[in-house]
Amino acid sequence: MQKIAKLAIQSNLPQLDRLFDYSIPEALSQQVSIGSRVRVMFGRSKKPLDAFVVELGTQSDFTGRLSEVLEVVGPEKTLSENLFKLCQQLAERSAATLGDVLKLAVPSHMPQAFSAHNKDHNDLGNTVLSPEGADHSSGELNKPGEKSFVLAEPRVVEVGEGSAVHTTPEWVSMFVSLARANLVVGKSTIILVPDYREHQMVVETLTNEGLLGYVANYSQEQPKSKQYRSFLHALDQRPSIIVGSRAAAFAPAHNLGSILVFDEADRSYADQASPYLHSREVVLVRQSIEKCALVFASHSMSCDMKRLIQSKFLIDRSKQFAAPRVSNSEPGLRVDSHAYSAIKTGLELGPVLVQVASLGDSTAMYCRSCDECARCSACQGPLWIDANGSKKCRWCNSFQLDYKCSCGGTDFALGRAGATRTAAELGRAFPSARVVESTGQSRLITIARGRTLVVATAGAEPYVPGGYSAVVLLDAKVALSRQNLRAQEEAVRNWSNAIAKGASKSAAVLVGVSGELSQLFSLWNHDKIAENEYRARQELSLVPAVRMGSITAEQSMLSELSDCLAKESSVTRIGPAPLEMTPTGQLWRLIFKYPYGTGLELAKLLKVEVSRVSAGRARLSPTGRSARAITVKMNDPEVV
DNA sequence: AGCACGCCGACT
DNA sequence: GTCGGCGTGCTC
Repeated sequence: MQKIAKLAIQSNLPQLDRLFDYSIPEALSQQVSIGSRVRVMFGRSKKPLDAFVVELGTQSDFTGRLSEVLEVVGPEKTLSENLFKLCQQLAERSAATLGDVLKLAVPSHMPQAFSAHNKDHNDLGNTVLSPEGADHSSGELNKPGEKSFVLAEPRVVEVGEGSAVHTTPEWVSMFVSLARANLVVGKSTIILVPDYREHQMVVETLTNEGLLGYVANYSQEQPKSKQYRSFLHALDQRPSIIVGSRAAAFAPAHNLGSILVFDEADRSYADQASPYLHSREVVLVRQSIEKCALVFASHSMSCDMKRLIQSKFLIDRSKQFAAPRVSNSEPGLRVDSHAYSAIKTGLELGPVLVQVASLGDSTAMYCRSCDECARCSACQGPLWIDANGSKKCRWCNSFQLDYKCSCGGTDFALGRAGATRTAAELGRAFPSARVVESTGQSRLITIARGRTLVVATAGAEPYVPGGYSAVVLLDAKVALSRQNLRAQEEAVRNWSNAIAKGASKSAAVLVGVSGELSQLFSLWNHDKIAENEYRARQELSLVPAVRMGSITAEQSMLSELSDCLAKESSVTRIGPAPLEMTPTGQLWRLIFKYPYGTGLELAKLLKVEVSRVSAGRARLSPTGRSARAITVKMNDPEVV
């Protein structure tokens, strides 16, 4: 009897977002199973296409002539049932195609990497170790089905033995001991980290604990072939520890015990490409499918975490610990006496961290004769002075070296100092210290101990073995007053992460903030800070109290979709408002609000309507490449 | 997306 | 007569 395979074609076209039947030739019948990746001829295309076997059978509803599966590529089972389910559910709730999500979950096949892995794997054979000395103190967190939030302790601990001893943040050692406990019972662990630096620390600690053999490195900062090999490593039928960023949330872990996520509110967890998924959402859906444990650990509590805790979806399992010493200094001078003396005493003991709000020399320029803000001649963006002292536009990045004010003035006053000028000023104030600068563009990963003053923008603070002896948060007021709904949440997160890089007995100073927030922050009462913030969001009916998504398209298509959303009583529409200009015309964006409960239904509706409205119409992106005519984000972090 | 099919205008 | 424009439609 003829064998039939139902295939999910790897394509992001909505017209092709369904299963296609292919016949399996006799010669391949042994190799083809559910989850195999196969290559097939599709449509009139001359090149074969990748597809996944989703179902097997002997019957087909298709009346035409079936094509044949050409070959099986990679392991016999590349896509497990659970991962297929995950991709399907994510596609459904984000109004995306299955192909879009599959692209995220499964790296493309590379023959050389595949055969290299098979060779290696055979050599490894029985080298699977049996780990000892597991720490069972965190048993609750690792229990199947448990979903927890943990406020990570802002201190470093010593791990390892003998010459391998080193200091690491407390959350790293917690994650490593959870992973070890999983290994003991033959289970895998997925560890999500926001950034290369955290990735490195986790892998280093795992190495020192003798667990490197289990690590599948899911870092995106390595060649595609390495990524594919990590995927194959995770796919092996033995427990592993998967460490990485967004993509690791899809890793095909064998017998998944727990998913551990550090600092879930970091921007790097939000995917910029379709279907615009956030790792938080991916792991929540994955947990519901795999029934594994899930732990979110962060140094502050985001509104999203607060919401999940309040709705009893997560349990707050934060441990009691001594709060770090944080003092406030009232608004006034930028570097006041309080901050000054903290830096001074700190430097006696070791390196000191100073967090600033912006990079470069100066955040803005003002004409000395007419007090006008200097603006770019091309796009009207504000001018600033970068780390090399050049006048540049903040928006379009063009150089404005011989900029003249409209009044003819050529003499400019500088606005608030950025990292470069702060470093220069502090260098003068503390001549015996080595002053280094770390910003998003030129980032230091770690620095050695010593009398070093590190001036860093938020998120770019290097780690120091043993921690900083003092942490000073300048420009706190600026971070708070950003024109963004998440300004406070983000500011508190950045301050907390900086303070967490301090040594256990370090002093921290928050400069220029007063009132309830600064009180709660010095008490390290993150629960209350998050509660206040979440209540405010509920009152204003903003995320994450409700969901907010966006649709971007040309005006005529957008108004059609807007009319369609108007029929949904649970949806509130905002806009549409014009967005940037493209070579093909003006783009508009509609924002829509909806309650969590209606998300799935709404996504289904939008998917149908979008493919109807956009049928046959493509748009050119600003770079001239063809792009989607309509972009739907079911949960858009940018809109607020 | 590709790619072919198809039904009108300009050319050897 | 036929070469080629890109509108329309399909892909197991």
